[in-house]
Amino acid sequence: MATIRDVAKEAGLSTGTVSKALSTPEKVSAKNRLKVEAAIKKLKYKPNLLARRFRSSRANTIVVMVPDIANLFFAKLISGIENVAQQAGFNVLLGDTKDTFEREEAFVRMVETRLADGLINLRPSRSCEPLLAREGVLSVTASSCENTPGVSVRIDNAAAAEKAVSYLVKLGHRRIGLVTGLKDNPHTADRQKGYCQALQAAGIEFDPALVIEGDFNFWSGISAAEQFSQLADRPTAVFCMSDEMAIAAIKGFADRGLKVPEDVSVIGFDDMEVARYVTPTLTTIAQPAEKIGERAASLLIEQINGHTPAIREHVLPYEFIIRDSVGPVNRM
Amino acid sequence: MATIRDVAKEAGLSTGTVSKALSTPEKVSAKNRLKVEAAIKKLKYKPNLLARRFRSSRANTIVVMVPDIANLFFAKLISGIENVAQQAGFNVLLGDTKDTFEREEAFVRMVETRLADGLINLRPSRSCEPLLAREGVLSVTASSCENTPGVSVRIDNAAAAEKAVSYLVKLGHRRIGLVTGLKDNPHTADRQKGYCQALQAAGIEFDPALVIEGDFNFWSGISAAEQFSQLADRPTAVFCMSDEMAIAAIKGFADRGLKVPEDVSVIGFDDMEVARYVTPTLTTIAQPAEKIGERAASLLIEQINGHTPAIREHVLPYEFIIRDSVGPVNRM
DNA sequence: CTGTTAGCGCCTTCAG
DNA sequence: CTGAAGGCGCTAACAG
Repeated sequence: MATIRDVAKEAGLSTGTVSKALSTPEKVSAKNRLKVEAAIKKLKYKPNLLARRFRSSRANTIVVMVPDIANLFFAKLISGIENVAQQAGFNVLLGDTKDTFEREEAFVRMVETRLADGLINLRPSRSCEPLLAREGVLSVTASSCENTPGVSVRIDNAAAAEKAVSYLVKLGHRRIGLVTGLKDNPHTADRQKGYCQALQAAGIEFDPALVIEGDFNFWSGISAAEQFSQLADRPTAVFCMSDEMAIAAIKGFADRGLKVPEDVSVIGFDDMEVARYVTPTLTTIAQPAEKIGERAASLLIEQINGHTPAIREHVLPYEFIIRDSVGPVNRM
Repeated sequence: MATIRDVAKEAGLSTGTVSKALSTPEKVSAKNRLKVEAAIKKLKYKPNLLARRFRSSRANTIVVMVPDIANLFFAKLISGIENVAQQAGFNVLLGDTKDTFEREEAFVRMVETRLADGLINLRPSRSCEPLLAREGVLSVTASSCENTPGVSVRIDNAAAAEKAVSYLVKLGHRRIGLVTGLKDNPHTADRQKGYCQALQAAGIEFDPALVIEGDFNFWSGISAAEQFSQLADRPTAVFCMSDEMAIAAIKGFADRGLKVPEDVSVIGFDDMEVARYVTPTLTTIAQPAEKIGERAASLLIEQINGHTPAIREHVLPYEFIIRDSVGPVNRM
């Protein structure tokens, strides 16, 4: 591997001049610039960026900590992060934590050991809060929830949920089921709050029998639909905290002979690609995943460059997308 | 930031001894080891891994070049890569190329500039072959196709397609439609070969009218179904080269009043999560995505460690998954 | 504009 | 087992 010294020797110049020719060519005479270029080509010189980083003590890298990379929502978010990072000359190091504390810590340590300049956390969780609070670790939490400490980017989960449920109310529904995410997931709390607010605004009493705890995934949606079907006074509409559960619920209802939206309406959350593919197409809430990623990356890079963001909590607009899985109430 | 020198001073030892205490503690006297540990704790010393990498001229990093990160198949593959990389002490740098040559080159350059030790390519394409062939760039192609140069990992696409089509033949189908991927995608060729082989084995003549070019994505599946529906002698079964197109085709047929599998059978390819969610559930071919990723990572790390893999072309087993979207032929 | 020099933090000789 | 010294490749500071 040719080094800058080899190039200098070949060009008959000093390493300092070659270095300058690379970083600020305009400050080197045209003649010498050409000599350097020729030498570089001849020796196939490639600067050792590992050395450069070491010297500048800047990794030019940000770590993205993601609970599960095989999740479309996170994938889009990451895509947004990449857009901005690339632009700013940063590499993106992907950290799939698989939900283990051990791995979360390993990634935080990468920042502490200077392998990365900062970190974007894609999962607000109690467990990693102390990690992110470690001094010298710059971080941004993306897709956060209310009261996330530090700099964060999110949508207003409560308002989004309220909007969805209000829409059901407007169509005449009064028995509205809720399928939540995992109880200890912070998004669950925010969205449930919105659900309750919508009911209250409509003067509908909260009925615990209509709330079923899920885990955001397919089977819990199926199971919720089964439970709802067996209820004497079953709901005419169901709000699910994820598209995956919503799609599963539609299937679950179908298995019990209930048609969506004729017999029961269903709303999801996330607007995953699939939401457009299923029959009926799914009414849902779209999070601007890519935009959230972009904003998070900007905020992190801003911090890396020594600026403290003026606003700590960034709330981006969500979108309520009406498709075919919701209809007016239509009870016997 | 405390350096190893600060620790040495604090402990009243030399940097060399501290260094040894970190890498090979057993070669340092117990007394001094304790001194070092105390100093580290007191100063909150964290080794500068940037410096370590520079010195060892090993980035301990592999780049994964992916055409589109918002694709479940790739996500799973990456997950497999991460498993192995993490284990071996390597970081995974994600490179979403967004299908541009410019970005592909940027990632290859990372290896040349020593920011990464090697590269895993998740998309076999003519365009990047010369890039990967650059000397000094170690690479593995994952999810490759026949005749991919260099070290590669894949399933036998032709055999998988043949298996799927033979299955349709066995159920009495003789007019079997094919929805391909993009013409210049190498997987398309392999899978079409399998389709033709199956027809030939059954003595069915190849009919170009039954082959429609798609692009692996949703809309091309819809459009293919429409075209098939209008055929005077429409196919009784359709093999699609991706699940997404297959699911779309089912929807497209439904829109034309054709039921799956009663009126027409449909098979997909990939076994994406969705395949289990749609109605009817989708018969398809599963690629061992995670395993492919793991194998690719192992092969790359093997090369980084200076060993040349004995086998260059690794073909992993696929799985044919029978669900509800295929039935026996049932023609008027 | 160019050359010289020093040093980033670490590890690995090589003596002692 | 420990200490001293050198150098990885690069850039920045300073002198010419």
